[in-house]
Amino acid sequence: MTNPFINKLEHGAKLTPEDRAKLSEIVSRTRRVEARSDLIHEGENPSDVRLILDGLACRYKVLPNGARQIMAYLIPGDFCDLHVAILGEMDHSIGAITDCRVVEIPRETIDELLEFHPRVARALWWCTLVDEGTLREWLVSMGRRPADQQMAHLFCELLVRLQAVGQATEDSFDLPLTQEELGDTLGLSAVHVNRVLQALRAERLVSFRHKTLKILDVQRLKEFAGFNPNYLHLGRKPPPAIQKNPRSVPPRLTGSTPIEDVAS
Amino acid sequence: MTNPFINKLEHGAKLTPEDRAKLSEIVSRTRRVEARSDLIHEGENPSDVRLILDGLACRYKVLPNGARQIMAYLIPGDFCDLHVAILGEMDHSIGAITDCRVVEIPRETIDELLEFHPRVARALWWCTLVDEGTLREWLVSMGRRPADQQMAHLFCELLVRLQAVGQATEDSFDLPLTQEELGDTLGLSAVHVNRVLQALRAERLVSFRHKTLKILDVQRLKEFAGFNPNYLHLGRKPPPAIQKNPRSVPPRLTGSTPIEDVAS
DNA sequence: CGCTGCCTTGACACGCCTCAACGAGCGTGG
DNA sequence: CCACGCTCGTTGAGGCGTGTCAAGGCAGCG
Repeated sequence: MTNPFINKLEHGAKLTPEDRAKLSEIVSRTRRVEARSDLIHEGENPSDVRLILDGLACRYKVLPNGARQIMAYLIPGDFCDLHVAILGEMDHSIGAITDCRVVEIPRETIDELLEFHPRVARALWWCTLVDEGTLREWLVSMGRRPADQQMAHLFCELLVRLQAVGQATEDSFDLPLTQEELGDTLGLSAVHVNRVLQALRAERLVSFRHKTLKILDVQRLKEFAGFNPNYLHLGRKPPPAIQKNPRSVPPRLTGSTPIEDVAS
Repeated sequence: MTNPFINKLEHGAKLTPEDRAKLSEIVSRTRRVEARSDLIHEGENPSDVRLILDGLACRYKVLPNGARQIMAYLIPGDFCDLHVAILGEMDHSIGAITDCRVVEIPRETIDELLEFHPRVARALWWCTLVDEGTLREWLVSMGRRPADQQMAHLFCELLVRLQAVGQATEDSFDLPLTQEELGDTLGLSAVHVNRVLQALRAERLVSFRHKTLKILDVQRLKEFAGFNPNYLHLGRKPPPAIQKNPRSVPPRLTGSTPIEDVAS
């Protein structure tokens, strides 16, 4: 059985059988983490690096005034804190949203990989570069996309990422977030999240009930969000879809007709 | 004479003399780039990796509707596109803001470094991790800090980063940006940037004339912005400054008394 | 059964945007 | 040398997107 982690690394570099052997040996030591607990806290300097095997977690920071900003979602195969192996101290916290199964990898193991398994080192680096690309796209979303498109963009991204690890169907996935958490992700208040969500429903773009997000028209949602998955560097993308005519601004949603959210 | 680049890498890992020799050999081939031209464009897959030796550049993306978001400023010692060595295609563009002097490093050289100079590889990785930390902090700023604090935070960050490469005095530095570019950085309109800037001036926190930013009270600006430089991972930071009492919200600026911006 | 956490709704305030006009500085060409 | 045009900064008026506060509904659960 293949492991989401090794699977993911294969994206980043060509691994040899011995690389793979080394990796599956590493992944054997797992631990459970409870929902709503912190995996790591800002300022810590843990001796192990952690990796999500199962569950959902997020990176976040809390400001002096109590405001929280979520900066990334971590899904199976994602590293929590590769940073600490290189940087030392954590500059943000990581919280488990659901119960998680994680692997703990001693720092020395990482050092060993860096020194003696250059292809694995390359793959690890690849992981952090993809994270960085995602962060850039989130920054674009926050800075220059209105709330509805920003939320749509997030949904598109999660769909693609979760599909890549077999955790989403063609058009739906579990999204165990509260509206408040969504707000802390998008830089919005929970109240406004609620209203934007209703607008997306009214447009029959998505339905979100019982922590399940169903995208009613994937193509249309992607167009609405201006979603281009290139930043996820998943490879084998469809033709670059160059659109010569500078597409006009997508119509804003107007929250006109309230729609009941019936999940089929 | 030491080079800003090698200087910076020394932060990230302990280098041997031969590492350093290899690096200074690499840095010998430089090129000039004109202000306002693109160093690299989204979608390209250049054969060289570029590194800023002198000047100011920025990462940015342009949305279909023409909006631009600047996602990072690149100062001497920063890599433009280490990405492409690992990821292949650029997922964003890089533009020169001033005239720049850059080094071009063939991809194969990077590959060679990764394979045979693990300490350098580590240092390179360190660079991208610091970039990532910066990106996270920008995301926090956009999502959860009001415009005035966000701008103050950017100024604090630039001060510290530029000081680290000897391009800033104790309290001022060149900032060759227009207000529109500042707006594209902060996710604001140029008009609003103008007003926020006036508010910061009225509070006697900064002065910004002739492309020179002078911080009138560094300590107060840092407090106002809630600036904690830990995410830059520059090391040798002052005592962690743990503030036990959950500091109350800093007063918002009210743009009351207009102030003439006299740079001394 | 009554809590409690989460979603929903309305009213109102405010931050920020857009549009529009004008002014200051500066390089260029007549 | 001056007139012109350009870019950039500044200001005002009005509107929209989003936040805050507050109240109520609904479902899950002990």
